[in-house]
Amino acid sequence: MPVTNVPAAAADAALRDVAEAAPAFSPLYRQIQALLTRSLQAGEWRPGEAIPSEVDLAARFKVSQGTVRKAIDALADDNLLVRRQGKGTFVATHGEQHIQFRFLRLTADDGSRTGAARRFIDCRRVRASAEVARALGLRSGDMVVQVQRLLSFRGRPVVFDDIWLPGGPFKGLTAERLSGYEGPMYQLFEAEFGVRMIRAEEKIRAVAAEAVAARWLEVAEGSPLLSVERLSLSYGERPVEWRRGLYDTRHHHYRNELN
Amino acid sequence: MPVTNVPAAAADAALRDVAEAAPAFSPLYRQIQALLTRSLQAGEWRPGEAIPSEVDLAARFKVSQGTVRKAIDALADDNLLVRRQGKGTFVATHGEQHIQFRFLRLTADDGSRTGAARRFIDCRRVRASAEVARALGLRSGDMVVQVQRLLSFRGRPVVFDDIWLPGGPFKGLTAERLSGYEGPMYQLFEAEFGVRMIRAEEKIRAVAAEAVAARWLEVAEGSPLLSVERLSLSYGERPVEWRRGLYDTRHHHYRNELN
DNA sequence: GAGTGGTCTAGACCACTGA
DNA sequence: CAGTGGTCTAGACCACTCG
Repeated sequence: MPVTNVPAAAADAALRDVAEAAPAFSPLYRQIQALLTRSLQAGEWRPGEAIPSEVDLAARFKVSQGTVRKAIDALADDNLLVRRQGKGTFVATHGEQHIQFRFLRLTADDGSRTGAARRFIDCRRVRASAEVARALGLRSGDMVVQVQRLLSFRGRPVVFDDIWLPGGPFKGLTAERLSGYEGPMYQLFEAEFGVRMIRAEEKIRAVAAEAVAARWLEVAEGSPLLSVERLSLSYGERPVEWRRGLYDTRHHHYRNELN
Repeated sequence: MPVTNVPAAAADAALRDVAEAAPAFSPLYRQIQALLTRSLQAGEWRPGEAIPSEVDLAARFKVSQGTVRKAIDALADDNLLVRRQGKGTFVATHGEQHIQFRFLRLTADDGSRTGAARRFIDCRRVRASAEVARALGLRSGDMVVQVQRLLSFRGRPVVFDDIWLPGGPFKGLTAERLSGYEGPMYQLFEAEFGVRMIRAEEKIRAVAAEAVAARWLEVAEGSPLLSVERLSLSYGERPVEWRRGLYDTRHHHYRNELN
């Protein structure tokens, strides 16, 4: 669909003509937002790079700067882009500090959020169980990468994560590459595998510690643990990660804001 | 501070002259946003009522409609106002359906979110413990209203809430008024006590059920329960509610979105 | 049809960054 | 200094609601 704007009535008629009834009409800045999203998804600009200036984009799309601006505003609100006055607009990265804790909501009871020590326990290719396959939109038995890891704060284990990733996009992921990487895991994913996590949905429960988790977290079997299931989605709502984290919340808590 | 816009350098100088150094400079639309917020807080327009049109407000503040628009956009993003095309802009209410579940993140595992049955167990005026006083910004021993209630889904108790409210604003709150009210509790608060919850912060943990909660939730003592502590804030970040909810998460979960 | 919010434009000027 | 994003304006027209 070209970037054009016509009165809704005319647009409706045109759309009916091509038998495309669903969206009916969307404002110019939405169309441009969609085009920019597609460019991001296609990797036209790498994470951390600057996209063209508002003036350039306005010229490219043949609209006013204000319209481009509104499209970029929307993408910045969605954390896909980051604006920096005087410098430009950049493709967001999972390496930036201010989004470091966007996905890890764990906080110490004293408020400190010191960096966690990571330890990768396991990383192997397995066949997806029915549950994992359903979550990731795969078929039972498809290859997935299973990662197990432990997060520790001040020397004490606090989080035991069980992570499943679709085998296709994550071909070549090994424990060595995970352990050898300095930054956040999601940064490795976007830099090395071209998979960017856009948003996630979490389901949180209280459960009793089973034997394996109890051993890793050094708690008694049956102790209450926070179970955090996460489904991470990439562009176009494509599921690209499913994980279950077990948190020892005796000295930490999951922080949430209701706005 | 009047609604005026001057170059930043001049504004800085003016502000220094009156020894007000903190904010230094804020754009016009921020100033208007602040003025509108103050009007909302003062109750110039009641919840559910329409505020003046953009054109009227532009005339009142002597700015362009676009500037008023940006201020209203920000307030709508914060859920303080609701825009309705063709009708006007309205003061947001806790009675509206689409924000019914903004504060209750509990969802049944099958996805259904049928309305809960409420049962008010207790409502009495007590003296604030040190913990409650600290959370609400009161002094130990100040009067607070303590409410205990049970939420049930399909006849099964799922949530046991312990709620503390500052005694001043909530003078006259009784179990009868709570039980007799049809809509959401927060709607009662805003309609009858002029206290509107703007946002909240939650701390989530897994805990073992103690005797009292175990009895109300009909689970075994020691069972894992989700502990959800909530501090609700009104205009100007003023704390107006502190509660601890204990959730039985065997068939329900706390749903969260990371964006 | 009058009145509301929603989109789009064109242009001016300001604030910030970095060469 | 040039180039970027950020603010503000004035005006046009569209979409929606309701009498």
